[in-house]
Amino acid sequence: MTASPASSASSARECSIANALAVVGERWSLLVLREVLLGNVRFESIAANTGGSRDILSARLRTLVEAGVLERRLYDEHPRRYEYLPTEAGWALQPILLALMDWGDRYVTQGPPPTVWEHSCGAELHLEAVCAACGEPASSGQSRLLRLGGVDQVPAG
Amino acid sequence: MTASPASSASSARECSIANALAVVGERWSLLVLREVLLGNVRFESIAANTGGSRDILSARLRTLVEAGVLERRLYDEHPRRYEYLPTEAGWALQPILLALMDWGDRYVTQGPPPTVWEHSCGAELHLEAVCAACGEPASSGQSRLLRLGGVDQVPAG
DNA sequence: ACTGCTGAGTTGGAAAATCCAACCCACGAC
DNA sequence: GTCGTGGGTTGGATTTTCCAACTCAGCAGT
Repeated sequence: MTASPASSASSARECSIANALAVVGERWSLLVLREVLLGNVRFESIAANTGGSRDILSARLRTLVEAGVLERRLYDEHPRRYEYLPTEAGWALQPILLALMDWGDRYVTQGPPPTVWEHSCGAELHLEAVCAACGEPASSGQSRLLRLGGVDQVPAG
Repeated sequence: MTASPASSASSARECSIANALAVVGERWSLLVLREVLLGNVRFESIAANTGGSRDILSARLRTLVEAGVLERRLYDEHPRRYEYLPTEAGWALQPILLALMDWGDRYVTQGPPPTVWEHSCGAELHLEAVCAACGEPASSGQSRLLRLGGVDQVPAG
């Protein structure tokens, strides 16, 4: 937790990708999020389904709560037991996880996709990233950098 | 490179998110990708713009090349110099980076977004994840798990 | 010929994160 | 009273990461 990618050396870009990774970029963070978003909100099931060591999971859960991505809620008074619920920021990570899954299905996983979602329209869910304004796909070549690290970019050409 | 999140303990879920993270989930990997996709394909500019140590960047570049995400290309014979170009799999990570950026803008970065893209439609680019089949947003509650780790799920209710 | 500069790394040693198994504590059930 | 469960913590070994310094090769200037 000392030097995050975002806050390291001299002239690294100020960048929300790095800032996001400083919060959810550590090992196991996104796997913990996966479980929590699937509804496995208790320590035991998170440990079982991710396969991570209990100590680092404990640490990750703590940092994710501190970062406001999860909320730790007491669900049983007497043997004090807690569960970890996604906050709004936590739910907002779902598209990232689905996009990672899609990419993994396509370029890493051998054989058929191990996990399949059905969209409310009835089809198997595959993500597409579109421009929120016009709805057109935001694929490569369809976008241009306007400003980077607070510095406006000059159009090439 | 020994124990990736994907290949660890006993009963961890078989999952393309974990598989994807085994490839691009290490520290600095996605920041390297960011630079390469921005066109900074040479070691020096990757080091300068990410702020990562040269040794781990060197290691990351090697693993990303081995994973087929980048391609190492000789661009100068005599002082042997190489550059790192994204493969198709590398370009396919762009939506993930943009989604991370959006999330970071919204929930982590203080103040105005440091990086702004313009879509070909003229608007500032903000991503939306939609179902590839019907085009409707794939937000939470709009999808249902069909199969997980090779095991079909029973609909709740 | 000598000096410095650039690009692309490698090396060495310190510091931090991760791994793993084992342990702890509180409770409820048998 | 012993077992099992949930939710962790502790100790010690192993791996990564950090950082600065170094290398090596070619070119540019003087």
